[in-house]
Amino acid sequence: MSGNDNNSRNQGAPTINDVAALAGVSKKTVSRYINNSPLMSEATRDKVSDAIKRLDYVPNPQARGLALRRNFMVAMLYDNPNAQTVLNFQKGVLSAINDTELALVVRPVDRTSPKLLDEVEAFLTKQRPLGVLILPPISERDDIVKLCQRLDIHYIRLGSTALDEPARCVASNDREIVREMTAALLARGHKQVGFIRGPEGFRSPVEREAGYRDAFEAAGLQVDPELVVQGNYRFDSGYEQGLALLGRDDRPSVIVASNDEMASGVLRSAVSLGLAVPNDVEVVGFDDTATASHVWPPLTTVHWPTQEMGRLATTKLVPEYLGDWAKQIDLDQVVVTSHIVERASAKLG
Amino acid sequence: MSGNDNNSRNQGAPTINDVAALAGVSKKTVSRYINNSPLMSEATRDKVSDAIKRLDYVPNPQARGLALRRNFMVAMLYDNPNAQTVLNFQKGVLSAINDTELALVVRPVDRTSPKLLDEVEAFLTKQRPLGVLILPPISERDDIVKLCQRLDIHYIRLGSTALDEPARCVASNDREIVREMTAALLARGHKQVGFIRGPEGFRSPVEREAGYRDAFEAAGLQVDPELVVQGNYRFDSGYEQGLALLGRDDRPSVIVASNDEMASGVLRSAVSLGLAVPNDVEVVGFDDTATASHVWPPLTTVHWPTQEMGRLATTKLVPEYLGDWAKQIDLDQVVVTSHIVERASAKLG
DNA sequence: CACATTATGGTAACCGGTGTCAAAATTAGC
DNA sequence: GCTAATTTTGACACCGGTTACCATAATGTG
Repeated sequence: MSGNDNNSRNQGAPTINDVAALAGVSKKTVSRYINNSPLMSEATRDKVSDAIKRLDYVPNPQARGLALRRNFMVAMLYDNPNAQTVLNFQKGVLSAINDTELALVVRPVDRTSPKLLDEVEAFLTKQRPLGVLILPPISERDDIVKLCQRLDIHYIRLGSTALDEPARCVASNDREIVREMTAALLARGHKQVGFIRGPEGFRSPVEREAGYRDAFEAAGLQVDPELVVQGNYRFDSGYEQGLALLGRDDRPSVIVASNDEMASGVLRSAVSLGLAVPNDVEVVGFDDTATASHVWPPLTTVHWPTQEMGRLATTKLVPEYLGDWAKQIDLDQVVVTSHIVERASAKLG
Repeated sequence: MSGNDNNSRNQGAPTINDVAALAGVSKKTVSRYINNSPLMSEATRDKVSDAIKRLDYVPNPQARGLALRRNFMVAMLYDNPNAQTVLNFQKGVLSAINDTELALVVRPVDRTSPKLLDEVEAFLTKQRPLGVLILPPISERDDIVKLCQRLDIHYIRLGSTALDEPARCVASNDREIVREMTAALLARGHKQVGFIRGPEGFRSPVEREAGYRDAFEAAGLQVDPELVVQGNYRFDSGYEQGLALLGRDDRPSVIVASNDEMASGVLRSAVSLGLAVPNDVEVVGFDDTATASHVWPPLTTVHWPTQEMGRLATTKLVPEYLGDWAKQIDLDQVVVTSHIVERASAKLG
């Protein structure tokens, strides 16, 4: 046939021209097949399909992207709060774009860098991804979101509460679930319930604290302001505040930490003070990262549904590129619900 | 000028044509500037540079990639052993490709999936990255490497020991450093040194165990086979084997675990048995992940230089795309050296 | 000052796909 | 059986860059 000798060099992957030549049709027809256009006859469809199989042809996403003025990548922007959490979000994202032509490009940033915004802009203008998933806590930064809007790049903000209009965000129900957990503790008769906040300047600590306060209000009780202390989500702050709270004469009978790392710090502080968990004091955390089950005693905590959030966020970001399953998803759903995991560090039931 | 009315639509980013028009030169000249070709006069260089600045022009990597038959992405292939570790490797990679036109695409895989090889092939043929960084432990799989070779895709294997020719791999000195640590323990007079292996079928556990045995041999001592037990790198196995080892009448005075997770498990088993660390028994780990400093007592461990490995691997993979610093790096260097971190769980000095 | 050489810039074709639109092939209508 | 309506297909220009090759301007030489 005339097709074969037309193949310039057979080094490199076969192109649409090779397929067209082998199938005896024009490249446009092959293109139609790739984009499964309905306007082709069964006969040609088969011819093309055959040629593609014979050549192991895979369309070049760069060329497609250029022609369609699109870049088949989804970007994930994050500041590194916790490796486990980031990877869980990532896992959710990947579960969604698996079996698609999309690639996941990761871009960690440093929240404290003064050039942060410039770096993000450079990244976005260079890569021009289909969209950006902005992970907490930087999802709260309006300057980054404004930047996306200015650059006309799709984005989804993930967070502990709705950070944007429903189509543009995914949230967990932190406030609600902390309220529930605290309520359970109060219901078990705890009078002194300590609380360790997360760092200032972010929403998730605010939400979690609000949940704690909600429970007190619902029970008609007063929060003792001395038992609410400030941490920064890191282990050390949990340790220090644990020492402070548990060193009091009227020490709390249970401490609610805003995340597992701080809860682990509290556990260690209990050891330092010679207190046994959960007998002398109970501890609960938040996140349900691997740490939660690896400390002693394993933490009663809230399972933060990061993976599900990553998946839903991706579905909202690029539904048209995903499999058929994506069509079943309600894109107006914002909240992914957490659940409580009871382990040895505190009794809730 | 004739340049301006030529701008079809100014929606979308400016293109090389816009720059050429504004600078009053041909697009070829702009292209020369971008690829900083030496054959242009200072005058034109300035004109072009000016126009680029005025338009905020950023070359389109897709178009460049298409013309150059290249895809400006680096892929990272990994099976998820430990989130912290993966993210550390990732961080090293990103530190290298920062400020370049390269993007990092991540692709986790499931070691146990029977379709693993097909999935990887689909990924590589679709994305056609510049190269792949293969993280441990799947870096040990020859079938994946063969696949890369067949597809003619550059790769670098990272691991606990050299897994390939020097230009194609980066390694840490696990054996050496475990030997060193074990030797230090023996030197302090420990007679019963327990060892918990990692899972079978991988190199890193073998290397680490070899280091343990090397130390005994160097000291002219016999390894007690009963004190060498099998774990699987996960917390639970550390706990179980810790119970077994520490439950013996002649229990070891120190336990060397092949990673921090298992070492944490051992710590917990000590708690269960009412033994104090480091007074009744000492424990050392390997990896120096966040866990190591968050358990009680914090672990004496080996800092596994994952970040440095990621950076070096990237430098070897795509030196020509990196900054000038990359030219100073010795691309034949294979080993990145670890170091010991002494914390409270065991004394070495 | 004419001519050979070098520096510089422009033109056209191409990378591997896409959209537009008109031509060819099929089907339908009478 | 022939024309009209409808499908199916292909030619061509284009996406935003690249290289190969050629044309021109600037410089050096006899």
